Amino acid sequence: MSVPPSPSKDFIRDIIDEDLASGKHDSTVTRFPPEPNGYLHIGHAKSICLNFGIAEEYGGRCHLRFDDTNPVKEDVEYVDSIKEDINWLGFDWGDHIYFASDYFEKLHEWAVYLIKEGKAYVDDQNADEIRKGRGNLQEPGTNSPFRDRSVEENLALFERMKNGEFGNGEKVLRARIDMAHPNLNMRDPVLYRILHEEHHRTGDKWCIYPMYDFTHGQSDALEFITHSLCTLEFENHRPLYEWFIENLPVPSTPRQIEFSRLNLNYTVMSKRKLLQLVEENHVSGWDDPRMPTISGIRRRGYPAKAIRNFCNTIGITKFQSVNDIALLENAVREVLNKEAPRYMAVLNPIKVVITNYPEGETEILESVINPEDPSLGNREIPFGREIYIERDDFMEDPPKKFFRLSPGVEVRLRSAYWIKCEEVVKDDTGEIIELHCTYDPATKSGQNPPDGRKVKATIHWVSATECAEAEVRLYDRLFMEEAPDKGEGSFLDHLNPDSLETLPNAKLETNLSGVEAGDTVQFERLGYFCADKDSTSEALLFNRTVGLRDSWAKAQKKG
RNA sequence: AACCUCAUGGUGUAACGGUAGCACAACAGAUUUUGGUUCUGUUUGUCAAGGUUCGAAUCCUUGUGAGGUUGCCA
Repeated sequence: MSVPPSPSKDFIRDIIDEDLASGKHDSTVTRFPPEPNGYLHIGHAKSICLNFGIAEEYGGRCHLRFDDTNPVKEDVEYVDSIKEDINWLGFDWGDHIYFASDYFEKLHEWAVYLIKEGKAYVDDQNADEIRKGRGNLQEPGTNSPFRDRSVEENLALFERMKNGEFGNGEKVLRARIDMAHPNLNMRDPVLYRILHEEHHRTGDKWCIYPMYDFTHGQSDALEFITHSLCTLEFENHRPLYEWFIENLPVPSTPRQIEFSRLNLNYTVMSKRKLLQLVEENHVSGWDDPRMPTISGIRRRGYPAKAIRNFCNTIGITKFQSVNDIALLENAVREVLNKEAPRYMAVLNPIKVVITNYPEGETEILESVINPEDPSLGNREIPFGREIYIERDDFMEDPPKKFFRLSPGVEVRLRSAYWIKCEEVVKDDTGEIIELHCTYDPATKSGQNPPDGRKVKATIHWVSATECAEAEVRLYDRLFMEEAPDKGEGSFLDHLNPDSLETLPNAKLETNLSGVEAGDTVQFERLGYFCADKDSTSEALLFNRTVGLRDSWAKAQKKG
């Protein structure tokens, strides 16, 4: 068992420690600031675990704040799913849920303040002209011809913008900073743009909306956020973030700190690409179990605890790393091994007739629910003359290292008896349709035979007369390339055609019919499986969460 | 030859001028009614070159490589 996955110190927590020690702050307030324009994914989970995790560790608090400054893209539908996902991950914002749109009034007031200070002006240039005036990475920008309007004129114009007297894009409010600044974000950034658009919370109250840069830091300050943690792409925005904090009468001075976003191999994370997967039907939806979305992961059966453990193991740095998906899967197995009750299921059944077992007779055998937690006790499994075993567990002509059933060979049936294969029954095409075996009554439930015989393997089975039918979906990684969005061509070129395999004919231990949607269990020797939300008692449906470690499969691959 | 940032085994992450450690992966073995779990062991690393220092992954200089930035997106 690896170290307890409590988060280790990182450079951000070091900064917080210093700020607390120096008396700069006496408590810690963080925030998670999603834009309600899409579904959360595992990358957001990293940020959520960081921000809410710090709040828990330091006895501070973490605000949930929706960064809803662009009504064209945003919708309440996303607000709800984001809240659900955060809750599912196990975090609670208490009363501290906020919306940037709640600050529109204050933000407008501060825009007027900047105008009065001579630090903002209304620009009549269109988007194209502004772009040209900004210069580029090598050359400085040039001042807008409207840069030196009087305070009165700016005030009047901005008021008219707010009153809806202009069309979209006709005018913007810009900060008056420095058109030659080496950081492009400081070259008179746009503060407000005109958008005659209904906002999901403020309705038609506003037709001018503040930009991200003019909103985020001030929202932080209004909420007395101490440490505003964001990803690396905002690094270049920090001087502007600080400029607003310095030049506006804000009630507190938050500090922006950037860290590297989560990257996972064999997957894509950008909202745009995830949307494309959904819209072009490469997956069944946002919550397709192959998607790296929180809802997809949940449907796949990954426990929230495993996600949190994973996030605590990967660390927080400024280095743009790519994490191995194996680490995530390890976290999932670690939790599920401890928590998932065990059952038997046969995915590709082949019938076995135990010829020396009395016809018409059945008996009840016991098996442990979870060997990791014996206090859970046992379950009862019916056994009889006809059973199903896994097709993969029989080979007519086995290689040397194959320990399972083959002609003349004896194996143990888990929690039942030893059986020996006596006869292989085939149809006209040569397909094996049935195995005839004999069993040894002296080997019941783990007993060893008195003559000292040994058996090399234990295989799983299900009673053929008393079992449940189910469809089982086997998921594999969605992409075959480690970095699907690198290199030429579309990331879609690297889609794994075998990422979903459907097995319609699985046979389950009857105890499984009581499992509820969302429950994750272990199918012994196969892996962890989660009852899908569409599963009903009439039509059971299971998703494979993750397979067990399989050293046999690994050995085979090596040849 | 713009500005900002980053660089430690295969992957990720520690070490805050003083023995380069941990997790995952890989490999080998032990245990095991799951080829699971658990346990033990092994392999592999400070981007390069200079400098400061008794001592450098750590500080300084230069170079190399990678990423971000030219939305009225966030």
